[in-house]
Amino acid sequence: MSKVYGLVDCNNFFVSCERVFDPKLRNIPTVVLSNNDGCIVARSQEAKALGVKMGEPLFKAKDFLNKHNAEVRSSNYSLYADMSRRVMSVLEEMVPEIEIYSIDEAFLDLTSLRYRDLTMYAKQIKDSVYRCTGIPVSIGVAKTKTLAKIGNHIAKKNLTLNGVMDMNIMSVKQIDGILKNIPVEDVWGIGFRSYNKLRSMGVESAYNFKTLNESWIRSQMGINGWKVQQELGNLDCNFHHNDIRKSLVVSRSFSGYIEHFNELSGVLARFSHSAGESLREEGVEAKYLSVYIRTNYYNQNHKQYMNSITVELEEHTNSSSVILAGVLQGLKKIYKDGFKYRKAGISIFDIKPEGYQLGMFTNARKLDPVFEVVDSVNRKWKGSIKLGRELFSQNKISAKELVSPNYTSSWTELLSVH
DNA sequence: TCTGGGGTCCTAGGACCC
DNA sequence: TCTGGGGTCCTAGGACCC
Repeated sequence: MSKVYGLVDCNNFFVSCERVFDPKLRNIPTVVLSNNDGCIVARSQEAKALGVKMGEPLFKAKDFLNKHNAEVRSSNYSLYADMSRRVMSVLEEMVPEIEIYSIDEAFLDLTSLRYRDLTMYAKQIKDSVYRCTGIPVSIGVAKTKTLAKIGNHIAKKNLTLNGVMDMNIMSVKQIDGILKNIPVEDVWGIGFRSYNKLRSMGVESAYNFKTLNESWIRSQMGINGWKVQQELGNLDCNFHHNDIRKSLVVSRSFSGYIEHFNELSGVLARFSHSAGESLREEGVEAKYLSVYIRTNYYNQNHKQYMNSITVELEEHTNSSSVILAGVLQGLKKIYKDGFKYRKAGISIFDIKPEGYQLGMFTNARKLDPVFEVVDSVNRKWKGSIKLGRELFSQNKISAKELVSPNYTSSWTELLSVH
């Protein structure tokens, strides 16, 4: 039996979160910045209309934004994560199964509700999310995820649709009519490289792509290109399905340069602590990690160096200090004096549920009482307990000047009403 | 040393996504 | 001067084996 998917996507999510708590941003062009206030990563509709580009560095856009009286905010990820949880829990209440795809997107499995008027029901879902969280969303409904994404795209652009586009009730002919008006580069899964190839062959619309020779696609764009084509033809490949997490990355650019081992190790200690925290929160542990460091590749005058290394830990763990020990072991091997380091990161993989590999001589789940305490204290008073080495980091990460308060996740920053 | 096909495993890098 | 961070999956090619 064929499935029916809904794709819920929050409109301009980070900006919408800021607007929930600061209504004066409504109707004003607003952008949200990346870490270190480097790039623009979210734009309100008004900012998009002005031509502000995704990923544009702030220093290039600053004058333009000032001229148009745009509002600028640093990113506040704990606020966005919290708002995301609220949106997802509303969805969970209204649909038997949801698959969270990213911080601002989720697939709904609407198969068991297919005898209802799904256009109507999707509108109810949209309204409930807005009523309960203040976040506007759009919903695309279709028999494949790729088409649901296209439906979502149309629902966002065409205001007369009231935020919902239902392609499940359409015939193949009607769908083809729509695909003829979708530029091929707007199709989910067709990126920059493929687009260049396709354009040079005269493929311009999603419909052109759908009718392209299958074996050419298979050889030039691999299995995923083929799946995109199938899904445009209403054949479900359950594409973009992700179940449990396979890796975890913590990385940052610095607000200045780091030129000494100790300071770099301090930054990596902060990353190790944060990675351990995430693993413990999710009840998982990992056995491998890799460390990487790099200089600033935008600055041609600096000597360039980058390197990374993978380290195997003795056993699966989620202890921040064991992770840090592994990270330092790796860092010692790749660190070189005489460079201006700009960015570093760690990634953790081979992730398994906690206690998955109980040693032959252990008969209970390993608990690290130290980190249980550390976590519970830090949940209340954010960042108050650190690993010793974190003190070497000298605040070279996360320089945020324009950040909004943690309205929902910190008792001291609750919204006050006068 | 050459001849030759066939298989697995691993890794780096490519491509794409939000 | 100032240029994000966090993910997944696939593929080609090398190393090694029979």
